Amino acid sequence: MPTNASHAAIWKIVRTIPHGRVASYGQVARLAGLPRHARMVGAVLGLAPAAMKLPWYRVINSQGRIALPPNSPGFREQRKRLRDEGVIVVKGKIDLKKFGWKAGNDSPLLD
DNA sequence: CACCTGACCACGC
DNA sequence: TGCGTGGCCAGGT
Repeated sequence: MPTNASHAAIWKIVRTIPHGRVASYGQVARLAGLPRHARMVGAVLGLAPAAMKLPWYRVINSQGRIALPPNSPGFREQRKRLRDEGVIVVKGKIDLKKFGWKAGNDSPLLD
């Protein structure tokens, strides 16, 4: 079942995102070997069983913004979890220069 | 098989 | 900084 294989590949990459860092849907898709499948990443994260304890909240869009609707339960949870890891979130936005996973961020301070 | 949806993305203004 | 637009693609109906 190829669908499941994709899910596994995506989850595997997400598990790899370092503590205190964030990656975009498109980035995760590419690293998972699934170029142009950013949308699928979002859908797949929602399917992940809670027991898996996947750091889904470390995945945001290419503009450094939380993709969930502002003020929605999911949005607030993602924001809280990120802040608990030291990620600065202002109006649902995050500075990718500082917290983006292997992006233009020079300071590997946290990992 | 056609059509719609969406936790996306790049580009233009 | 903030929309609109077109493109993308798996899934569901």
